[in-house]
Amino acid sequence: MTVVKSRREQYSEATRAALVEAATARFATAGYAATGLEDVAGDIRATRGAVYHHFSSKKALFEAVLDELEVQATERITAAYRGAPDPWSGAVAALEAFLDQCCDPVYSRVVWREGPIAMGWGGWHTTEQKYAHGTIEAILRDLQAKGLLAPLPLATLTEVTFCAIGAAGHGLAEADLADRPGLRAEYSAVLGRMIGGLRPD
Amino acid sequence: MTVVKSRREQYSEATRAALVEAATARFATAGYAATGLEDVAGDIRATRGAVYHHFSSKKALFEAVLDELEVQATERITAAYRGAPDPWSGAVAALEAFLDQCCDPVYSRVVWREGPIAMGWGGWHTTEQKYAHGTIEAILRDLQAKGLLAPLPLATLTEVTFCAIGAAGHGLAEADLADRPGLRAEYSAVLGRMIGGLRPD
DNA sequence: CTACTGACATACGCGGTGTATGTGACCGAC
DNA sequence: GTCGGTCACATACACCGCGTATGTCAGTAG
Repeated sequence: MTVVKSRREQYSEATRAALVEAATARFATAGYAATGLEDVAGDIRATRGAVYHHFSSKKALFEAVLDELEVQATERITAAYRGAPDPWSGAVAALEAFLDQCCDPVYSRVVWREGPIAMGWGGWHTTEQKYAHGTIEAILRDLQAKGLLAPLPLATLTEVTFCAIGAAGHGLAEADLADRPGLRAEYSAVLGRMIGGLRPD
Repeated sequence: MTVVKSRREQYSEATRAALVEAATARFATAGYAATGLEDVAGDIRATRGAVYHHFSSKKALFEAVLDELEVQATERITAAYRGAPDPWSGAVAALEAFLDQCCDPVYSRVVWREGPIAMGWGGWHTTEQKYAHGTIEAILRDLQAKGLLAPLPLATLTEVTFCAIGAAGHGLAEADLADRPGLRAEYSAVLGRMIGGLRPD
């Protein structure tokens, strides 16, 4: 199925990938606002022209970065969920996988800190529906269908859960690397208890 | 204690207040990024010079707007808490007061949507420590001291609760005005249940 | 070999922030 | 009351970063 690519296409793809990689690093360290496209292009010894050839805008470049990170993260988290014997322990496993993911400074910073700033809260939230938000909804729907969760409105339930879990994302994004393991355990305890409150009576 | 103000001081104060008011309206409708200082100044038939005389930067103007909104909101919410007979019903009352507050389109939009965008998540969060975040922490500390709350680490507990409650702020900020009462009830149910999960065993 | 397409580089316009400087109204001292 | 100083704003300008229009050259198809 893999189509043979011409040399030009290979070069082009490599350039695009390099831009995404460089942008990821910049956004994760300096942040979205403080990163100029000139910086990103300079990192791979190209110019802003190259950026605008591959991406329609600075925001589009950010979206590419975010997508890349979220696809990988979502894949891991859903794998954790599916690998568990029953839905409840699956939900716990997914939560743990998410918290692990948030200990990655690049993921936590780009997705949870810079995301809403770069794309606006609405745009970011829309994108998240495909990833974290969507994953949570699927899990909660599953639990509810099996009667393991109180019959609360799914959309609102998802929203609150998403933001509560996001607290961990933000919190771990801000913390020093050395403090993260300890913090992670705390978030796990608090979130576990809160989500436990959602079991049917 | 009220010092007599000279006419100039009165004028100046009125101008400043008018700027904050105009900025509040603009930020609440067009958003932070799409609002130019020229627009704000124009609304009160002044120029950007007036803005920069009273505020050191656009961000500083936003902070003034946010402070104004948060001071009023916090006052109402803490009043609701103190007016209740016992800490648990106080916490519930505070939550309800907060949800009411979030149904105000200006509050929800400026504080919860534009805040992190305008000031960066870190700066916004720092400011919030004085208001919503701080209020939550005080309430939780109170509950914990009285043994009404599981002995989880306070800072993390506050952080997660803050973000979970913030979900309502965001959700209501995005929703159509007509849908807000219904949504408000849903958030109340979900949050009530989650926070209920925090009671000691 | 030629004509064309696609991947970039270069150059420019434009909107918006922040800053430096100007101006006129008010205020206190004599 | 007038005069020097100060304060509240207006005006003008510099700068920075995004986006866009245009140019250039290597690679590719026929």
